[in-house]
Amino acid sequence: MPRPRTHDETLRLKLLDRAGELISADGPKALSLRKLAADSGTSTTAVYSLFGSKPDLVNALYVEGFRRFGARLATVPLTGDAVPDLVRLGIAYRESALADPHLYAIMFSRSVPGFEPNAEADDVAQSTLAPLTGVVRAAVSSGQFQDVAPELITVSLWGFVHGLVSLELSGRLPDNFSVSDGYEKALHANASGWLT
Amino acid sequence: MPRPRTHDETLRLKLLDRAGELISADGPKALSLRKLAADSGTSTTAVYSLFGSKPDLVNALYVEGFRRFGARLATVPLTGDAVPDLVRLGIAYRESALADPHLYAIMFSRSVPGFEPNAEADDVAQSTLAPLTGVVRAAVSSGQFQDVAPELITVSLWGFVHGLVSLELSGRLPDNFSVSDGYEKALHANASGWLT
DNA sequence: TCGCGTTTTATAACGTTGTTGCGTTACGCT
DNA sequence: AGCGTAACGCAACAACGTTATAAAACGCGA
Repeated sequence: MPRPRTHDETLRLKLLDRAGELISADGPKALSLRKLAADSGTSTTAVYSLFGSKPDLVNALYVEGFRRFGARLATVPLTGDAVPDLVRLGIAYRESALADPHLYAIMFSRSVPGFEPNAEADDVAQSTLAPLTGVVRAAVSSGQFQDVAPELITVSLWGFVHGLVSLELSGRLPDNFSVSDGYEKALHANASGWLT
Repeated sequence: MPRPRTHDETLRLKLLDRAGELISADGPKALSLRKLAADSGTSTTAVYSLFGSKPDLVNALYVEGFRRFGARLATVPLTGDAVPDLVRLGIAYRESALADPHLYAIMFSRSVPGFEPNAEADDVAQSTLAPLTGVVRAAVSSGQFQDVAPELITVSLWGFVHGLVSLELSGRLPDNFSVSDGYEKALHANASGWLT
């Protein structure tokens, strides 16, 4: 007997898509529920019935960002030789971040006030790094890398690429400095530091 | 002949101080000009006559953050032995960030929407890293480090510590992982990767 | 076929934000 | 003493996220 619902899965995807576009076009500040609803031909109520709140909408974007990230990292071909494999993963990581910088900002930079990723979202984030952890674990147990906790190596390498990408995206690097020029060499030096 | 001004340097410092406290207490979201003015016993106009806008006020905090950062890094005693020196600088960097995480978020994490550091602010940011660039340059020219562009090494090391600290502060690291345990070892591995 | 009940949705109201114009305030000079 | 002038507090404005309210749109029983 009720009224037929238009706040369905289709609209949910449309809103997510449009939200991503708004953010990519004019930054996270430009994402307003009123604009989003008007652009999508609905009302602000849709966001609340489909997501719960604005932070919850952003959380969905966060998850989507990590999903794309993980998909890209998973396609990197691995040879079993740790250092070049890690270099390739690092390059793919940077490419992913540069492909959608505003999404990367949501993932790592708290660019939307009031948004904190929930537990489910954090799990997705962890699983994204599976290829990296795999390579490191194998390199430690095969003796290529020093016998330290693999988590330490993983986090160090992740921190390194994230830090560089983060500095690059925030424009905080020296003006004359080109990341692409030395990135591979730096990756190599970084991974080599863990060799036996 | 005019009315005597109360929006003076004293009030400017008071506002900066209070703004830092508000942010440190409840995060960047909690910084509202009305609260800030009320807490400081003045009106919102003060912020506009002293800073220009809210982003400009945050810019002043940004500069202040880098100033404290630079002061702390400058006190690190250097021995001339590159790797241990860089480890010490890295430890001081993390300590500075952990000492005032919300200020660090302003410096690197765009936590206040609409704020972009201006040119003068970026200069301050660059000069903060002077001790780091000094050590790296000396290590390259003395032959301790590989003969690559010192900027590359500097940015790599900076990216590494920034990345780790950033991940730690955003709570994105695995729950069981303790940064303090392996941080020094990771710093060492990272710097060693550039040895000849 | 006509209304009633139920669920869903759009609209409008609320409180708060950054910002700006306006009127008052408070002094020095004539 | 009173006027000119600069500075300041207050209030209005537009926009935001959120919530309460009322209209809308269907199936079902009469």
